[in-house]
Amino acid sequence: MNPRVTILDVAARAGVSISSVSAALNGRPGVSEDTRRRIVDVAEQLGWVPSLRGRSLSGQKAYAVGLVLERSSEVIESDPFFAGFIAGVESVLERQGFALVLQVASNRDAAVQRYRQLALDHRVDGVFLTDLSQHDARVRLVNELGLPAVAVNAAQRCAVAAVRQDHRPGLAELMDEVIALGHRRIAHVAGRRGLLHTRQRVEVWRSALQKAGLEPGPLVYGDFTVESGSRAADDLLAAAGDTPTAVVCANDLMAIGFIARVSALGIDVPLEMSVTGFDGIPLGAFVRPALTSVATAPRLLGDAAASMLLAVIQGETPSDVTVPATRLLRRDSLVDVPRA
Amino acid sequence: MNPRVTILDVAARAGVSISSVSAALNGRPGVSEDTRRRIVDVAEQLGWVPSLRGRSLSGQKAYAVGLVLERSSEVIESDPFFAGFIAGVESVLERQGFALVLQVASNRDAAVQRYRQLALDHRVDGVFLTDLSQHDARVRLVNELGLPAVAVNAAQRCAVAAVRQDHRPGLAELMDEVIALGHRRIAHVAGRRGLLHTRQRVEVWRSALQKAGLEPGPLVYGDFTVESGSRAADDLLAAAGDTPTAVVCANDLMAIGFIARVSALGIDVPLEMSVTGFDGIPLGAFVRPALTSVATAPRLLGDAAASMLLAVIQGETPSDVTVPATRLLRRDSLVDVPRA
DNA sequence: CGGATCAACCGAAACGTTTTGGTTGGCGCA
DNA sequence: TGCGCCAACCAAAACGTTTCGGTTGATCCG
Repeated sequence: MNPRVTILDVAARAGVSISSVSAALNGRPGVSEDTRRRIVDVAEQLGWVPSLRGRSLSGQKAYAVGLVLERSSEVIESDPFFAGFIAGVESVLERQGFALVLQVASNRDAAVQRYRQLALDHRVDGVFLTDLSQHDARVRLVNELGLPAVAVNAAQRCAVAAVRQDHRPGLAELMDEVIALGHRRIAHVAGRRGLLHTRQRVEVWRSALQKAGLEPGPLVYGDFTVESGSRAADDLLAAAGDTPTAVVCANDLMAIGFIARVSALGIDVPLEMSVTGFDGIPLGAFVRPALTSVATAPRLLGDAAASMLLAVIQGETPSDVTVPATRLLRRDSLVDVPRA
Repeated sequence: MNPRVTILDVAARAGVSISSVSAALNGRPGVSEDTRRRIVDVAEQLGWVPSLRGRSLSGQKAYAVGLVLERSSEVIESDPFFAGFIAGVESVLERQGFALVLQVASNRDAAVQRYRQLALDHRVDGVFLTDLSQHDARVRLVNELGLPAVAVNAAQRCAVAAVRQDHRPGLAELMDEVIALGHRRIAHVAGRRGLLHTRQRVEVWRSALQKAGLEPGPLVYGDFTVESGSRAADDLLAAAGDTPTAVVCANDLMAIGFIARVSALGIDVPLEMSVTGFDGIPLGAFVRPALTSVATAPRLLGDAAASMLLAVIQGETPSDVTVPATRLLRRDSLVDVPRA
């Protein structure tokens, strides 16, 4: 690699000062149209690209944003959300010359620590916060540090800008369908306890039942993994009272785990028990029975989140955004109530 | 945020020059033990953290490495490899104060472009190259630029340092098992054409058959997606000749798609046809029939790749590494050959 | 005692931008 | 003509490190 061509080279070659070059290439005023064109030409000819490092040091910006994946690596492996989300984020960042710094943490404390480190190093100009729980330590952290942040899918308003996909209409629609099919004992396999996310879905489930004048069915908690779905099946069947005829799971993975377990115990899905998922993972169409679920669009969410974060970084205070709603995927795992 | 505490503050407070502070904190010689301790104390007391930006500009290093995911976002969503790989990479980088810059590209050309941009910006000190194909443009790119790189799971030696997980023994073991169960017509659903990865598996499949004195069965190509597995089923059944009794797929997703399709066509898996996968994704245990597969350990691979890349960045030229072999997962989708 | 050697330390340059606070010279206007 | 104004441009500082080349003063040796 030959020695880097710097702004000085461009300035010398164009016969102007470096300040003019800087102004010209950043579209700032103070350069005549003639000179600007000449400078741009020379820069192009010399193949000059502004040094990110010089620029960062001078401008106090990192030109990067951070995302900490807080998942056990096993959950990440099958989680359909992040890949799409990241793809969306990336497509926006790229256009602005920003990069995405990704970190992985296995638990909440570790994640907070990673965010702190990112901020401390000034490695990023802003961060995404996912899986917000109540009184989240990260919200305080970013506020203390004045670090631009965007909350992704936080269920309720919090002290940072937020972008969300409203899962409630989708789940409500699903619940209506389940009820319309004649089910009366409808259980819920919820996500990790304490996540706003989780609470919200529980509420939709409960209020749909209430609206229909039904008793709230059994409620068990999992943690979004396939295994926890299996465990939930055991918990549910062990619980006192009548076995539910329909089970609404908070995500597809748990639904798959649930179905595997009850099938192994000799219960036929969907003939004896309907089971639904949530997320609409591609695989859902290929398990048997094909999973009735609700499609989400993580990519759109990533798109919106990135645009918003860049806005926050530029000092704006955008209002919260809700991206287009989710869509019901009618497949085979939900049928009408079995005739007793 | 109060004005940043810099190396000058530390130097002033400790009554030394900034060069001594720098030397002291980086463990370079030229400072007495007494002074070093005093400097460290002061730094800690003042809460000084070296500025990544200053350091980057001065040291010509970015303290970051890059990874470009080259997948359609739909494939990424269900690909079990990257999450584990990234977790492994991250755990190593973190300890060294490095960060991972992640980008997403939907095709090969876009990916090359992203790598070029990363290098041009000097945004990273090195990159990972995954899914190497023959005469890969990226290999030339990194060599031209002198950009440190590590090839991940490249099937054959190439001009950059490589870390790999040898899938051959695992697949060979699986093939032996299939043959031992009495199958004689054994098909292969391969991955994307042209990937070294793909070729290698085809070869293992072919040579195992040859060793056993069997005709090579039908071979169809997919692209690692669930859908392509389904299509492969159609292709395979449409092909002339006897229907195979066992089908060895190059990954779990295609196996799942394959099973779904042939089941829909009324063929019972595994009673009428055995199907195997590769990767050992967690979900594999929860589909029906539970998928016989070969477990890989992407996390270990990430670990090794990151260590190696850091070594290359430091100017070493490490020799290639092969991480521990894969493990056969005996489950339900492979049984002995059906009695005709 | 005089010089060489060495550890400890320091000052200044270098990295490549952006930005601030000038300094020009041309022009309009009274 | 003299004044003020403005566009165009420039020099220098600032960002926060690392590193290079010196300068001390003490120690060692003949």
